[in-house]
Amino acid sequence: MAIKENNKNLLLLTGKRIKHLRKEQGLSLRKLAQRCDVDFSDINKIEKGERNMQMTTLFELAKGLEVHPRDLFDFEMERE
Amino acid sequence: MAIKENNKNLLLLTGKRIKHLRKEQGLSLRKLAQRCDVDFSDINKIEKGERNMQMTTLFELAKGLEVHPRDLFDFEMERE
DNA sequence: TAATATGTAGGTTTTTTTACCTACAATATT
DNA sequence: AATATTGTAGGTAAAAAAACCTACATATTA
Repeated sequence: MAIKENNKNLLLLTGKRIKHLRKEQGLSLRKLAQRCDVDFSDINKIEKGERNMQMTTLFELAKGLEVHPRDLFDFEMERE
Repeated sequence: MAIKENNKNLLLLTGKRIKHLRKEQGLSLRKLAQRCDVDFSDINKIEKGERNMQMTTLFELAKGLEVHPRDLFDFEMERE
């Protein structure tokens, strides 16, 4: 199924949150990639909301950023 | 790559959380499935931690349960 | 200036999820 | 007692992510 517009937006919000946390720690894509089992080029796509990652990938990123998975969803949602 | 033990545990915790929220609202698997674009038999597997779902599936479930995605991660993590 | 690091983008093969369907035993409802 | 609902489990084809790799233009650093 094609990704719904609403979900695309959520992927983007999540990606931005990940990028924010990464920058906050002064990590480059390659540095973060070393900390978690996700390739740097894939993290890039995730941050841009271009990838519909699986749960384990999300968990790996949370681990690399040393945050609770829920912290990756710390954004407000628009009414629908 | 095979799913790491640590991530399996997180999938299980997330699944239990989803089941809790569903039961709280007195929804059956089939009722929840009607509210979000996820098949009831797949929700069953997700709740049991047997499925490494994608982000959009998570978002659909959050929509069906009428909660913020972060609420699906409302559990404590063990030290590692 | 030369070397290094960075974000970005495109591609490939293998593995996995998705999106169904079906069936069944146990429980609840009529 | 008969019917409907529920959780569970197994299987399928098609679509997608995973797990890499390479290249390049632009900073940044030595």
